[in-house]
Amino acid sequence: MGAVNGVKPPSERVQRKRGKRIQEILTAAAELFGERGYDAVSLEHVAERLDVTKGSLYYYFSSKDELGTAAIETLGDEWTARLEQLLDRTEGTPGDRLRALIHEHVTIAVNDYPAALRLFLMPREWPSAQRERIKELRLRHDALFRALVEEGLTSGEFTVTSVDTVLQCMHAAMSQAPTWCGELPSAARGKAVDEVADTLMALVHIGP
Amino acid sequence: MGAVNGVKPPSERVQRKRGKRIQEILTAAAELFGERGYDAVSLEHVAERLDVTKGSLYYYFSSKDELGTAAIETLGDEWTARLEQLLDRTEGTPGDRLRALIHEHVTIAVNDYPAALRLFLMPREWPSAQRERIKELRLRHDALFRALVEEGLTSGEFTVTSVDTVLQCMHAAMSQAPTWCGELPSAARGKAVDEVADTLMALVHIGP
DNA sequence: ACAAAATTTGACTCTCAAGTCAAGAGTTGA
DNA sequence: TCAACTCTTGACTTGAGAGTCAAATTTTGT
Repeated sequence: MGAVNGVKPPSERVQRKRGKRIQEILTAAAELFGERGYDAVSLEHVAERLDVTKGSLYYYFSSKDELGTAAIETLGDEWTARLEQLLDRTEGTPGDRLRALIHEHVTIAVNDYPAALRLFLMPREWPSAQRERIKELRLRHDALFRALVEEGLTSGEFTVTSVDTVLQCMHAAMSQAPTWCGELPSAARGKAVDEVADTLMALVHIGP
Repeated sequence: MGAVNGVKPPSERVQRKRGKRIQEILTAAAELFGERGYDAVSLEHVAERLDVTKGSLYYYFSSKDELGTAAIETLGDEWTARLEQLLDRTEGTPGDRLRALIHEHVTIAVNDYPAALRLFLMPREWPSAQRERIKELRLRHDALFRALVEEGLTSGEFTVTSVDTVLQCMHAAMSQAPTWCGELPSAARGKAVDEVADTLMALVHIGP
């Protein structure tokens, strides 16, 4: 126990600095992955956006997959946070709130992370360790929707065959939205997003 | 006009043979692409499945993208044909038939082409010529669903906010289904597919 | 049987991106 | 100031997969 560890840990300040740097990298990577998808983004791209060279990234992350999962986690956190904020400022019945949540989710997907589909819904084979983290991430994200759906079921406002299935379908449609809303002129986009929200509310048997 | 063409065309039999060979290649390629996705399949894989070498494929197709789009077209044809057959043997209201169609589509996706999502729904940048063909393909496929939905609307059985949006959402969910139904033990799979069909029928405001 | 045409081969080039690493530049703390 | 540590660089290796092509093999028509 009392054995002296041969290496001394870096000072706290240095560690904080390192943490910050890592966050910068993760943010840049998350943006790129969200815009273009994991496979389409090379580490050189990420490095370029940060004005450094690829080698630096390997000083912080031991592989692209490791950077990838960590970045996706950052992206997921950011996304979930925005949805939570929305819920905080939205009043009303479960139906009202679910509609708002769907609307916000699609808006984020369309505007900021059009390639999110490829990140979260894909059967891509990650190294198993990192698979777990991504799964958790999706669960946390899912939980927001699930909670509302269950609330609406309890209150009798909603009707569903299977909560799981409804959530899967909802997610699939929402994540897919960028590929058809993205092409629209921005004038039509708002309307398209509204229609998606209205349409998906039908999954819990609420009509517009 | 009467100018003699310097090259003689191959005999009809030879041409038929060539056509057959091309179909063999396209079928093998379509299967692989449907199973694993375009990017994950190399021409060596395709060649291997056919017990030839990559070079042969270039004798028939000038690039991977060309083979790719042609193969996807084959896959789409096959898929559409199966759906049409199903409709031929299914009687009932538009609601009954739409449910059957959804069920069949998901079944095909789950069993045969789990990676179809990556082929049809992806914003991947194909060379523009080939983009058009893929778009047409989707339209034809879409038309089956659209016709039924419109029939149901006319008869007053269905209600929707936007036909387009309903169809997009439906497709997104159906194509996504393999990623969550695929993992299930085959016993549970049938039930899962049923639930997807029931759930998606809600999009046209028909409950189970 | 045989020449011409169709097909297949396998070795080749090219490119791109992942990953490595020794050497250099910048920072820290005594 | 200076030694130790942290970070960055850029040149390097490696591997995979697209695409090329002359030569070999097989098929065809006469």
